[in-house]
Amino acid sequence: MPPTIRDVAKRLNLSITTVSRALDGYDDVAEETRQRVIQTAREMGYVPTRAARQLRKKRTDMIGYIMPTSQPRFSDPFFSEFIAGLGDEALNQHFELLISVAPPDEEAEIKTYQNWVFGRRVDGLILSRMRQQDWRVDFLESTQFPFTAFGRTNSNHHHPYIGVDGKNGIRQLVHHLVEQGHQRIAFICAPQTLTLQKDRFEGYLAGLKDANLPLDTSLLAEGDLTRKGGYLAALQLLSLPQPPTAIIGVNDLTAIGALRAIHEKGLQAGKQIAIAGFDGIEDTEHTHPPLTTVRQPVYEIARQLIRLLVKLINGEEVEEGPILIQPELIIRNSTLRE
Amino acid sequence: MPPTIRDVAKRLNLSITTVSRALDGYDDVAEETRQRVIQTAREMGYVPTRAARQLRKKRTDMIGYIMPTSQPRFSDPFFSEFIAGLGDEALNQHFELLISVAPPDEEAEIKTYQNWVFGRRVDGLILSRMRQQDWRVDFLESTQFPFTAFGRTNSNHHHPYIGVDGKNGIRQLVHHLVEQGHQRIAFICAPQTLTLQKDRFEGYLAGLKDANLPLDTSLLAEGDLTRKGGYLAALQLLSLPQPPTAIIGVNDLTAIGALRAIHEKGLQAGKQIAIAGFDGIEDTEHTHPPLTTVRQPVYEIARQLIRLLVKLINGEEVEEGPILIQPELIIRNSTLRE
DNA sequence: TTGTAGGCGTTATCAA
DNA sequence: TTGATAACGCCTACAA
Repeated sequence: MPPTIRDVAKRLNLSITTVSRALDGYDDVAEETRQRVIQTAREMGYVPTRAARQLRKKRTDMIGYIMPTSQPRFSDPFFSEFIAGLGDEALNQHFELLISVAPPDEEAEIKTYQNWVFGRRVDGLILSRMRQQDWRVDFLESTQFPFTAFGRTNSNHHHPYIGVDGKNGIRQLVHHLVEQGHQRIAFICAPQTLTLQKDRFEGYLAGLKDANLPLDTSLLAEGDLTRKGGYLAALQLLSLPQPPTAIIGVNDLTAIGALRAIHEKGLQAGKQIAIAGFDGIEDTEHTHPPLTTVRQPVYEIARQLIRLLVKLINGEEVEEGPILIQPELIIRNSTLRE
Repeated sequence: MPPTIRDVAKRLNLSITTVSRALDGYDDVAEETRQRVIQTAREMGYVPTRAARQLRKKRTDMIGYIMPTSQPRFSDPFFSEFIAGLGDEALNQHFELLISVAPPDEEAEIKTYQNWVFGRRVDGLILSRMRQQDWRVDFLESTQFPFTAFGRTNSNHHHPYIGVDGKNGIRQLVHHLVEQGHQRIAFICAPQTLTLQKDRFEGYLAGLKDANLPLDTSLLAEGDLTRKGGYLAALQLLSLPQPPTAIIGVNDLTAIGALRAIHEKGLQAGKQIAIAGFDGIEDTEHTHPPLTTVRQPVYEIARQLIRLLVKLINGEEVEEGPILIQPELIIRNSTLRE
């Protein structure tokens, strides 16, 4: 059994009060006493029991993140970068990160959120992959639970979030493709419930409009943000009677999947057909050919989300208004004819 | 403020005892009472506070894993697969997984382990990347703290671990390379402190011996289990006066890094120089050319480690003796001349 | 079948 | 500057 604060106090012939205060750095304890306490505490290997402290202080010093997928997708570069950012900054702020996994909008997801909030598992939550109608926001606001989100919902909440201007990003991408001479530009979508889909699709529409191109709904396909989804959607697009000359994937993984379909069809990406994604994950540098993408600084955003959340948890003032970040168009060979 | 068990009891005009027992499924509570309790508990959104329960039961229902790296390396396929396995099986066993990160053998690592053990953060720990002299094992054994390990240490402990026969795996790989006509087979090592390095290197030596090949120490290079380390080590090997005709990476990432060096030198992997790794991560299927490797079932091992650990935590009997798994040699084009 | 009461290990209030 | 004591919310002998 590890020693408790009682054991330390007994050894020193002090009260547990004094030990506690000495260790927590209060200034109403004699310096000499403090040194003795710290010394023996270290010797005895005393570490305060987290559960007891949590119970008393009503704080867990933990931040929660529930991955909106059905399986742990740590190998998905988006999530791995996002979580690395969350974890790093959480540590900076003296918090730990608790991670779980739940499929979006299903019973299990609701259960997990309820358990964490009502069971006081964490002091605050990070949300991502926001849905247009997002029950998580409703729930957390109704319980007054601290959270920050990567992306926004459609409702008229004004929850704190950090957003990326996906509309503008894709719009610029379309401009670039048009400049390259493309007229038949396909778009592989994400599930329609997601805000990122709405934003980026609006950018697609706006880009077409800017170029006076009509919307051809046969050039729309639905993916699921995974490589496989992109692959299947691209296969479908490429077997059209009049296939597209350019394909936009709603994210990089989708585009990478589409790239595979392009290869399998014996087409040369870049020269014969353009392909581009969104996110700016590292993999896009190493594909054949390297992939044009719209880069958003996921790691840095994750860290900002934590910093913002910690302020909320501590009840500090937070500057009003959401933060909107402009993504950066990165042009590579996958959209260049030569 | 979320409701406590008191609130529920008050609402029902019952004692908190009865509420607690009804919710925990004891059979000494009237069925009708139980139903009423469950009903109102749900209505009120009551969830037991974890900290209180933990304090009382002296259990956290959490399992800890401290990644032995200086940064979160979720994108490293080895870790992502390992953690996915840990997380999935932990959930099955009604545990949560707490993850942190610390650089091996440094002060911060020691601190983290001590905090988790003495602060009773978790009920048990998973170790990986075992060192030959591993203070973690000494520490956990001396405190009688439950843990299971992926790999073994050199010392004469008999802690519970699951091992993979790396020696035999590499030995077979060497045989295969010799069959392909190679005489100058290089080996890119991991840090010497790691048990996996010792095992696999022994396999290398044994393989050479089987073929009556001498050990040429100029064909040994040191990596750090990363792509970059493998890349740098391979560059060095390839600029030797008498370069190797085959290179073994101590793990797949090392081999993938080496593959890049091979490409940069204008060599054809497979045809002109053989290259192979160890682990069997998915990436090896998608390299150019696909990479020969020695596959170990990381995901399944992770799950077994959790199952074993849960038994230890519950004080159940555990079959004596470590578990040794035979890896599987997977031959692909990177070691085939045609 | 239900209720009373004690304590898990801390921190915080108040008195000495 | 230090100490006694009361919670924090829950589980669990033990009593009723």
